[in-house]
Amino acid sequence: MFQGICVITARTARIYHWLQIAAHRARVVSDRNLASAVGLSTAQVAVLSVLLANNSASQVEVARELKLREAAITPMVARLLGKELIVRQRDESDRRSWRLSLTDAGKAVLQAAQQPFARINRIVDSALSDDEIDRFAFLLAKVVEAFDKECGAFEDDDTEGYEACLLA
Amino acid sequence: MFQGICVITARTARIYHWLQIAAHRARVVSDRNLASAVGLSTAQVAVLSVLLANNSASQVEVARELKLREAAITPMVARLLGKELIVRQRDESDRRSWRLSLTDAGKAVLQAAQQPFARINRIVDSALSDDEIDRFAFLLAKVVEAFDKECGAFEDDDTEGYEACLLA
DNA sequence: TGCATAACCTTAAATGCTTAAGTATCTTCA
DNA sequence: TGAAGATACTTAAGCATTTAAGGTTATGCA
Repeated sequence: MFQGICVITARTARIYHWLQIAAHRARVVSDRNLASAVGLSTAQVAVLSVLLANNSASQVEVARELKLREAAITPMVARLLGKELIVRQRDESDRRSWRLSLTDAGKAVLQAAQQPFARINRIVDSALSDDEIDRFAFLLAKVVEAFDKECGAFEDDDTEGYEACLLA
Repeated sequence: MFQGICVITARTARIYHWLQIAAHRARVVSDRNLASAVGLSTAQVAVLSVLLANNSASQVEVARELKLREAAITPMVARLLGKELIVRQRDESDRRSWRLSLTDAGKAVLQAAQQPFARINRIVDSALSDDEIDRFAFLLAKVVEAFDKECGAFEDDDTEGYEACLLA
């Protein structure tokens, strides 16, 4: 198979593959749980979580904490505004940027999202021992760091400022 | 922070978060490498890899091996047909399904993709020891299994039939 | 034989993300 | 002070993916 053109060890190959599969699975299951509980996606709830944690934030701040490009935030914000889970107003000290904050409905949604999140976490907790979870987190962080370093195109970082409760 | 509504341990929380970040990082770096080398996405090359490994395949088979929904394959196939990297013909023994196979250009692209893939794998290899890679793969598989079991909505499996060279 | 059911593919609508390029508003410093 | 550059956001185009629903073809069983 792959007559002679395969130079790569199967082991590392599997890493990329399984990393994608695991993340995809986790996201789909989380999305389904959240969709039925609160009618939102995991990504949307993640944005709400950032706003709860910071009280308010600009779009750049949200992007940095979720490690996304700013351009991804514009449509997210539009959707959350449409659902009236957040509000925004111009930052008077910098008229380029918006101050985003939660509405009461937004806070209520976050509350209601606790149960689905607990379920997701329970899946991980039941699959892995405490020790394995530690090691897993360590390995994931190492991989993230390696990719960040390799391709310097992720300017952001300063990761530890924000202590996400759930996933954001 | 999270005044009283946070019941979840920070540890498991971080797992979901880091899993998503790590997978996202890896995918973006891989996509960039492949885009500049062969003008394709990792997902597209993954489909080509499946066809190389199996000589030909139906869309369902591709979906199963990549653990995607069949509906995701239709537009992928359209793009690859458009680039003339694959061809398809009706399976005469089952007129519902297509037999997909690589063109010479498709095979050439896979060859040219070896170098970018080697680079991705080198990033992982340099970040993690052999032992850590083993453990990481083991933990990822455990997490995948846990999510599959929890939410039975991933019918597929029978994973070990296909030994992907790179990532598919 | 024929009908119900299942399997393969497609379509439609939605979401979420990327890059690349553009607009508007600061900031800096010569 | 005023132009060059940086920063915050938006827009456009494209890709990848999910559900949900539908068409066509096989299969199995009464």
